[in-house]
Amino acid sequence: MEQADIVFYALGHPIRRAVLARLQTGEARAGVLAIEHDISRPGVSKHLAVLRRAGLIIERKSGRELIYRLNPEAASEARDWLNAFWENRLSALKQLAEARHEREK
Amino acid sequence: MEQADIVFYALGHPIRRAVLARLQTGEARAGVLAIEHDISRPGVSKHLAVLRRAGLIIERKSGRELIYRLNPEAASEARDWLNAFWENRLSALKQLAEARHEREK
DNA sequence: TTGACATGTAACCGAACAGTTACATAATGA
DNA sequence: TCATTATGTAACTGTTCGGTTACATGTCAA
Repeated sequence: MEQADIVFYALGHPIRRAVLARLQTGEARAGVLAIEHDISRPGVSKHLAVLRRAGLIIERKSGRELIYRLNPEAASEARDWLNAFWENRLSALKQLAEARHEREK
Repeated sequence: MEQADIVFYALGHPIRRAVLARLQTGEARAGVLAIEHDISRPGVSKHLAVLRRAGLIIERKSGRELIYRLNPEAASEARDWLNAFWENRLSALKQLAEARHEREK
């Protein structure tokens, strides 16, 4: 299982992306995230575990609370993949255009 | 169901991303894609349907063959989301750094 | 020390997924 | 016309997922 697989899988669920967007506005406790996204505490806990495994978030312990924030490297893997995909596609299109141009000479 | 949900869901499966990467090298028939990715024809057909619904690929009929290629707009939705995510996070980090700087004056 | 609180893990369940085989549809070419 | 080829759809199935409730762990505060 590649890292990109794990990251894209994590990004595949709307609630998990919503949690990531939420954490852009600042770190938050697990319980707060559960309320904000209308899901049970165990439910959000599982989503948070998925995001953590993907390296998208980091947890910090403060007393009996677990506070989550974005990983500084968050989503860079997926972003790199998509950007590479985008770039390669563009060059592929460019080659196609050139080939067509050559044909029509 | 938002479009971003559909796109990220489509990107969430390794075979579907492999098919996208494959299509960067040029368009291909469904049967060829099945062989190349070691999956049955109906199996690849379902993956292709998912990718098509997400707007990531386009099909073209040539006789009795269906030839698939990347959509010119492929993955732009997901790419935009990730880039926005990235940008927002950077500005959030910037604000954090500024606040810390302010505190330490 | 003890009760309350915050969270994660275990166990469970219905729904969705990803794969298969069998069948339907449509186009080729002999 | 008719057998063949390319593909999609239908029907089915084992597995995974996403959600819940119940329980365990660990920390605070009185």
